[in-house]
Amino acid sequence: MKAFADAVESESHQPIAVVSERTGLSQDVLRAWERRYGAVRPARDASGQRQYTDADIRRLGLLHAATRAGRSIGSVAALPTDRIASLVEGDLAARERSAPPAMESPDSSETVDEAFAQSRALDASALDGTLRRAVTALGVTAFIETVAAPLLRRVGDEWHAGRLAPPQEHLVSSVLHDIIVATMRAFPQRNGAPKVLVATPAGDRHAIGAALVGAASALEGWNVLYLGADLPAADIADAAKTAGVRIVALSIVYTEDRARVLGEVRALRSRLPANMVLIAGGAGATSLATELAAMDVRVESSVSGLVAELRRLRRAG
Amino acid sequence: MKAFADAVESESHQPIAVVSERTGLSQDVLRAWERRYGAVRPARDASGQRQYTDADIRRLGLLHAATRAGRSIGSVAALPTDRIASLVEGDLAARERSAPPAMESPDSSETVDEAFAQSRALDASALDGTLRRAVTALGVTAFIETVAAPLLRRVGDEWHAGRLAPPQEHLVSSVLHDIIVATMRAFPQRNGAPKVLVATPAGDRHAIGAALVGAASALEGWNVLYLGADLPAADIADAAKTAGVRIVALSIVYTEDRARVLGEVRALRSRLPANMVLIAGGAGATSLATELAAMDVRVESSVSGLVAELRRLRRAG
DNA sequence: TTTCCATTGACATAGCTTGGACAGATATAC
DNA sequence: GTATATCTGTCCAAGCTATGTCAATGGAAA
Repeated sequence: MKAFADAVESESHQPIAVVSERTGLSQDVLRAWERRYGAVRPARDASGQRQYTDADIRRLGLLHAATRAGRSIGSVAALPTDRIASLVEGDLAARERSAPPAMESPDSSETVDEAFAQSRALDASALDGTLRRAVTALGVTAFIETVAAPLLRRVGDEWHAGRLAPPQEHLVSSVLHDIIVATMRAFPQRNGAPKVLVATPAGDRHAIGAALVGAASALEGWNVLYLGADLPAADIADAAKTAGVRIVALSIVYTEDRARVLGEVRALRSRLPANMVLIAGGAGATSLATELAAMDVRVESSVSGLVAELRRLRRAG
Repeated sequence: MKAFADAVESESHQPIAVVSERTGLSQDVLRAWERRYGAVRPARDASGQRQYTDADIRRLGLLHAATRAGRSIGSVAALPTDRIASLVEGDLAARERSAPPAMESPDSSETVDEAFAQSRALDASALDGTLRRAVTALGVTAFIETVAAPLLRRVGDEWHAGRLAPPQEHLVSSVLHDIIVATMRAFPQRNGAPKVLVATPAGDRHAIGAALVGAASALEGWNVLYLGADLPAADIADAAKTAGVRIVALSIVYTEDRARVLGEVRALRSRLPANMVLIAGGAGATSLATELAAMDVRVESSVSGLVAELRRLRRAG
């Protein structure tokens, strides 16, 4: 059964738009590489459109990586795929060797250590000070990636391992949440900017994901209507319509009760105008990806993916 | 109750309006897909109206997701539903793989362009918003290096070239100064941290350099006593002694009247305790480097050099 | 009547393909 | 060093198909 599925899958052909999306190469480049260097030879369908195989896509991805590493396409396009793979591997290894220092600003890991110690000691005001200083010093993006996310992960790990009590976990969430929300609100609202509503559906009380999304959106230049966690679909829909937002972004972390979450999202979707975009993100959204996609909800697994989607939507007008 | 609802739900046949609502596909598209590709074959009621099952709806939703991902409806409409589901799943997963390195912070050069245009138009509040957003997004360090410095340089150049009037130049300095000072003050003071006094000597009204130094010091973990520009030596000395600072940092930009500046610094040095460190930075300080060094004043040409010196002093205890 | 829906045919445009051209970067020759 | 040639990503025009949308007409039910 599995073998059969694989065989079918390996014969599946992807249109050029999908290949472009997956490889990050423009359609022009895909055609130019084929025409000039015969980089790949996709089959054609009845009307002459290219049908790329998964092997083609992999090969193109490798070629892309090789060119990013500084090689000219002309010099690698004709090589067999496994040769390209080993070249790319070598390039990556070389970069590892030359780049490793510098990158991690020593401040971040120290900050995480410090914040963690303060959480353990339940020293709320010190924790607050540490994190506020970090967000001002690093900026939102770097703060989220190098401080907030690692800290949350660490707290989560320690909590699961039973080395951290609920009060500590709760303190971190709450302080972090307040800081991120404050940061988000510090962004001046722009008059012309489109609006996005950010919330967490009823049944999910993890507000931090929503706050992160809100901050990232504000960073992208959107006017953010942040409603927090655990909100019934009807309320979200009303708020969205009243405020006239263009997008509703949901953060879904909690999925123990999948049916309930799906029900809430479906209810929300049906109450929103069809042209209003609904995006879901977070660990929970990922595990429900197919179901959500089938009800016209866009799914983004990471904050950065969501930001990219926002940028796309904004550009699309 | 729940079971009953489910039973009704699963046997229920939805009219086209509901399906359109749930899938986000227009009624025209629903009919066209059925007519042209046989995407679904809904049963009909007595009067010929379509009766979609939940399976139909799910299938249509998946088809919609597939087309959003760049596939043509013609190429997927005939596939069995689970094949479509796996295609969609693959598309979602692929997007994820290509996204992670994203979350680029907004391009700094764009921000500089925008800020420059707003300065030219003397739009103070817009300029303020742009810069505040940038400082929150990038963090102090990156803001200074990639936005504040380039903007000041550009304004200076244009001003020298006669393409910018004094009001514009003044607006930029003033807005930038206020933002940097506000950022500096936003740093929570630490109890144990050593203090540094930051000011500009009498005769030099360029406060921005001092503000930058103050912000950089706060970032380094110092408690900053920021006094601003154009301060007589006696006042600085009094403040330094009253507050018990360990270091006095001067920003010197203006050097047309070299003798006066040197006199001020000499007066300050003589009023300060010998063990209190006096550091001077800025373009003016560099051009007076020899004289300043001769009177036991340390000279740092750049903000980063000054930061390094602060770190050294702090470590030295 | 009004509203929702079905059918049919037509239409506009979005997306793909081919072939060609162009400009900036890079390499090579002088 | 300069000048010339090549490489390579991007863009354009024209033709074609696939596809979303619209208009007109008519039936059935509230």
